[in-house]
Amino acid sequence: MAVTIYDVAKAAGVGVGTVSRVLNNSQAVKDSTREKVLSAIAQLNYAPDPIARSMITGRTRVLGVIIPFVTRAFSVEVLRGVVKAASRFNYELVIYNVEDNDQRDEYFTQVPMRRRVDGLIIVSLSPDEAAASNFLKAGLPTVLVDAYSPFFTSLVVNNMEGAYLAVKSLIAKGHHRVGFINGIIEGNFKFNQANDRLIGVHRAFSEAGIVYDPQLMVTTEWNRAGGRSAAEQLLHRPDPPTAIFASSDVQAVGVLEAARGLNLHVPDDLSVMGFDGIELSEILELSTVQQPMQQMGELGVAKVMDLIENAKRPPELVRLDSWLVERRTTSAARLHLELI
Amino acid sequence: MAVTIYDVAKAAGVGVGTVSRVLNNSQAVKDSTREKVLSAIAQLNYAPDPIARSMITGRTRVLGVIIPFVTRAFSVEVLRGVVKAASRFNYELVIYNVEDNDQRDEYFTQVPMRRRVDGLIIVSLSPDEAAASNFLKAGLPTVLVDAYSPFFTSLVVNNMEGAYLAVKSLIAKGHHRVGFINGIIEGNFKFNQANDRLIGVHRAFSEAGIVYDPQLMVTTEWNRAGGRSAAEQLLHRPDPPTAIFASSDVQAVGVLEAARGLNLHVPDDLSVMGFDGIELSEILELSTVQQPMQQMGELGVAKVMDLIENAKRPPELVRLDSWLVERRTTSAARLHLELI
DNA sequence: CAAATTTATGGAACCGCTTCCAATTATTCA
DNA sequence: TGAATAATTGGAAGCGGTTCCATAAATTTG
Repeated sequence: MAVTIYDVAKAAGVGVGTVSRVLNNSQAVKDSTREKVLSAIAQLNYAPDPIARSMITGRTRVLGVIIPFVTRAFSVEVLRGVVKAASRFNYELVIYNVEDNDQRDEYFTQVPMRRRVDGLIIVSLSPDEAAASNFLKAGLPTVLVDAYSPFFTSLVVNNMEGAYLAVKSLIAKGHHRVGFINGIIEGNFKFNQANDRLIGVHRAFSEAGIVYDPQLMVTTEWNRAGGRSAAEQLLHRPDPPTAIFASSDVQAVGVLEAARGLNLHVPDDLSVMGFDGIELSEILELSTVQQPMQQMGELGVAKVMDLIENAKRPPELVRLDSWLVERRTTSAARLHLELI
Repeated sequence: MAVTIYDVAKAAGVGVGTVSRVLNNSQAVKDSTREKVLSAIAQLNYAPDPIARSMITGRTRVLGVIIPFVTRAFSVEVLRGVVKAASRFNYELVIYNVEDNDQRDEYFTQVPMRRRVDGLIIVSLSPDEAAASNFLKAGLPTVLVDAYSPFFTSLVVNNMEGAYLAVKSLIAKGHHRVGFINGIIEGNFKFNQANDRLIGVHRAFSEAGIVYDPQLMVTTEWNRAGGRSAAEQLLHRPDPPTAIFASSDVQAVGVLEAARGLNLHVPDDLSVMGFDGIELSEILELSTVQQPMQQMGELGVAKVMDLIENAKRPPELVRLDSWLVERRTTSAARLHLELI
């Protein structure tokens, strides 16, 4: 039915080997022959079948992305970077969307067993040792973005530093009781975003000589509802915080909603700081810790492409900077003004 | 290197045909034999190579999505639905992100020539007749979402009705000068979102017996900056509108920004209505015309799967309803109050 | 119990390409 | 000009499965 390399060979009056050679512009093919083949290809409107090609070369020119796409705004931004970069490399992209742990585990065991993709980018998820060894054994080039594993090149944002900067600025504004809404830790306990941010929070306080009240931290879902309920919990305490630092912008939006519900004015009654720097934060003029999300995606692709070209490269830990973007949801603490 | 069906056959002491049979649980295989094969598979941790499978079956179990993903919030929502549904059908998903017309045309000509995907979903883009015939000739099951072509099953929202409802409600609130920010028409001129919405706007006005001032319509990019500059243009007129209806929520956010810049209070000085109903509209409490975006994505997958199963089905035009969601950015017109 | 069926099974052929080797043709060199 | 060398080229083998056909094993049946 479809036109194959044999049809082209026949039409051009050459052997299939020759056609293949011009297709891959490999070795020397006499110019006159090349012309004949090229015109036969044009005539027949032939395109080589990528499946048959992969069959023999072992390459698919496809990159996989395992990502909690549906559930996180952050993922979308990273994916934007990945998508852009992949097309620059002329690679196709297949998405493995993770909605729950079962799905994650399924992908972690299945993907490396099939040779569907030449390389893999895993976003915001850390394979445990067993899963890691699957990828390693399969020799599948893998890069982690917003996640860490000693077995793979990992691109992480400096979460500790980001949280530190955020809280430090809040303290500088006179906020001595800062609520911290942390995200639920999934997977790898040794190295994760939530832990690191907590450490940053503590560092800022201890540096300021303030003992941090552990009651001021609430761990919750990474979403709006989580942020909202955590904020409500925090704000209903007898001694509520004057500022709340949330682990994601989306949670911070929940905080904003909670504040509105309690008739608290932001930032006069309550300062709110987010984390991520998704587009929404700009629109809402939310102060936040900005992560270079698209860049992380693009760099992830670049790293995995490099791994594909150069099979053996030791895993590498790349730390990207995050930075503070102060907008309209943070201001000096009331208390502070009163003291002056 | 990797374990093949031959290894399994040898280990189980059977022929490859038999292994293939149990893999595809086709025909009858004696239970005892099946057991042997299954245990050999488990032993060797064998998984059939999907590439080799596709080679012979012609099926890839992959769906393609051609979508302006990076550039539109709307696309992300549709994609969410697509991603969910695809995984329900146990299909992989490859994304062809379209950033400009060249890229679109490249995908339109290239994708059907390769048999990488079993089916295709095209979002917010209408292939012209030449492109359509490529898909048709290749026999590639194709479904359009938020786009229309007589050659393919198309899922569209009732844009005319949505715009009509929106403007009608604005008129009912006493807004007789309603600015309309339209999106740039790309591709198919006979049937497109922008045109339909304009018709809806006109219908609402003529029904109210008001002659619509064509100066009140501005066509611009589908993004925030476009909405903002269009709104500024509209609001700087000698007789500015008291309400603005934008063709996308993102544009509406631009309108909100413009209003803020001009110190206009929304909704007291200016009512703003968007279109789409992306999550952002809920957060900003933006009144909007809600489209069932995820549902469109899911239905798109269902339709294309159906096409894959049943090769010959005539193209079908499915119209989904959109509905008005009134939130805080729309209210009665000042003028109206004064008249009372 | 042998013949006729029915059920299981082995394995060659093939999917459309790349690759490698041997054969052919063109070039260079003495 | 003929041998040696280099540049081209044809085409078989093989990638890892599925499928189909022929054969073998198990069941039925008279």
